[in-house]
Amino acid sequence: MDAVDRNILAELQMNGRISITELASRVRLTVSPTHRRLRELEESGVIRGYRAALDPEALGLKFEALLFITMREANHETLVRFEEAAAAIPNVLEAQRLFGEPDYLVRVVSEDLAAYQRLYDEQLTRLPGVQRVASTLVMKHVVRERPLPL
Amino acid sequence: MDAVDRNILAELQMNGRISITELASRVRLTVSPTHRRLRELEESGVIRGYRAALDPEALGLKFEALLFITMREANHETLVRFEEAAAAIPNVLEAQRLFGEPDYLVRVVSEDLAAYQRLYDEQLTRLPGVQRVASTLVMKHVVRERPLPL
DNA sequence: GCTGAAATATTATAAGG
DNA sequence: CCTTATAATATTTCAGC
Repeated sequence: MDAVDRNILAELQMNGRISITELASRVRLTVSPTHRRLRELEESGVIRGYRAALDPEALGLKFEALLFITMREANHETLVRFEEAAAAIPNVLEAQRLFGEPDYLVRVVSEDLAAYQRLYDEQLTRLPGVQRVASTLVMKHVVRERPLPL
Repeated sequence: MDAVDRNILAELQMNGRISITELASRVRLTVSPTHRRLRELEESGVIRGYRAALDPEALGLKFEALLFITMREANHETLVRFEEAAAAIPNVLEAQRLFGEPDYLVRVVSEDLAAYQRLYDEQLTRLPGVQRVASTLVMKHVVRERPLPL
């Protein structure tokens, strides 16, 4: 992992679909070493994959909410059950276990308010082991999909 | 935006760097219409771009924290100043303005506890307009980088 | 809107310093 | 660890249905 590798990673965080030819010219190297470096970054796991970044609004997903979840108990089985149930809901884009309270932060998207209400009543508030759900809507993305600092 | 387009989007959310040839075979179409559809999805803005997904741990970024920020005032100028200052910190990966309290959720990464402490004392707590910062560490990612539900 | 095909460009590998 | 060279693939465009 030298400066060239970091350069490659920076380019691919901005545009993950440029050709190796283009990538090579941006990092000022010929194609073969660029290719070799890229394979090594992929195989070592530094690059976990490539994702198309979609626009949720353009797909009709206009509602984004955050849920702050406090669990009734914090034993292993309760947490595993909750995590599996949360992961099974497609609208759940992200979920993290936190230190302290609340126990979890969960991010969800939905089409509109009506869809969110249904999701909330029928699925989110019924997740197993939950004591309390506090939720808030996202008004605006101030910083989004920022590349990792290298 | 028909079923084939949604299929294309689903594939590219999983692997954003597959060739059009491979993509075409996965969506059971020949190359040229796949190519045309992809271009249209890109040009219409449904696909905002492609990103390499990096492993923060592999890059030595082992600390991830969430900051819940309450502002002293909520007038336009105060908020703009805060948002620009937050966006200028490379460790800030994500920031959102919320309805209600707190006003902002900010996600940051850093190398380790010492680096986080410095970041917190020297930059995060000094963001302009802030009344209160509550922060918590991320223990574990339960759901990460989930594709959007199509 | 799709198919098939042709010209151009890229990828992946190997030989050699 | 790089450069150059080469064969195999892929991209991009277009004529025709």
